[in-house]
Amino acid sequence: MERIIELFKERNIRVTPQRVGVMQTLYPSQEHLTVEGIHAKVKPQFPNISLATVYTILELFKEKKLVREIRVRFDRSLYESRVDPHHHFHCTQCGQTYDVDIDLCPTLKKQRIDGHSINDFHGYFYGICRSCRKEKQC
Amino acid sequence: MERIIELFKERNIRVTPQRVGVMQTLYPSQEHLTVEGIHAKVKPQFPNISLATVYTILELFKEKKLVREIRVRFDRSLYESRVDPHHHFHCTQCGQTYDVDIDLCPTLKKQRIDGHSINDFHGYFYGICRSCRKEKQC
DNA sequence: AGCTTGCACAAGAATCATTATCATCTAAAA
DNA sequence: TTTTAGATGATAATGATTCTTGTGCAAGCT
Ligand SMILES: [Mn+2]
Ligand SMILES: [Mn+2]
Ligand SMILES: [Zn+2]
Ligand SMILES: [Zn+2]
Repeated sequence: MERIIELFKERNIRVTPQRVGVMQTLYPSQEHLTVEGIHAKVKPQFPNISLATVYTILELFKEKKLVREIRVRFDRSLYESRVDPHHHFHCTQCGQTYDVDIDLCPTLKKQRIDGHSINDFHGYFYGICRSCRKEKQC
Repeated sequence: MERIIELFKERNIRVTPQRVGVMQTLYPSQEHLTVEGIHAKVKPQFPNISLATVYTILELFKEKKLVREIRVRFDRSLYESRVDPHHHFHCTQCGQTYDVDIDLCPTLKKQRIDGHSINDFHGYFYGICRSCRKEKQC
């Protein structure tokens, strides 16, 4: 709570209860949430909060580098508060998304590929997660 | 044309003019096209072809591994006929998408990461493409 | 304290990519 | 040629995301 207000002030984000509420659903957890999911999580605290407001707030947070939008799923975006570079694994069975903290070595160090200048790189892995694999073995 | 019919027969895909038309927009070029783009390209040959038909055909081709759907852009899918593993660079200035034929070495060889079993991996690079960079220098 | 101005928010409408429905048509097997 | 499962086109529906607008609050000024 204190930390969140601090983060806002550092970035000149006006502190409002809704913004704090949205940030609390993502920070400091490592969850990857849909907009619907975030909305559902703040609903108890703000019964009237609009879905459009959640979208607007997330857009602001994205610009201010407080959250990251990932598109590991084809159908909708996920949001997370981890903004340091890392990759993602998406289980095609249960739909769960996991962080992948691997250094995909040769590429990240380069600034250029085929003459294109790289600002960002994101690796998406797809497969069956460890939890789903365990269930199968029974 | 002959090659395309051959590809269809190999995979038990019923040969229809519309399917051949859609495949011709992607094969053997290396383009990355939106559904709208594919629809526009086949329109002259099939003035009545429905956008829904293009979606249906692409879905079939995807299942049969004739095309690949990529989601390097957040707003819509792109389709290509290159189905061998490779990655993509997306220019955030002009929106163009390029192939990236780099082996992201350590990860692809592994079958597992953190206990998850990997079936697929895709790297997305974002930045300014060589063509846009040239324009800036003037 | 009252006034002004600019955001922030909620509610709902609008947009736009993608899917689903369904009646009609057709490729290809017999 | 006949038959029939499957393909197509027209259209509606869905669902995520964005836009619009009226209201309300908050900080700065008089
Ligand atoms: Mn993550
Ligand atoms: Mn490609
Ligand atoms: Zn799983
Ligand atoms: Zn470019």
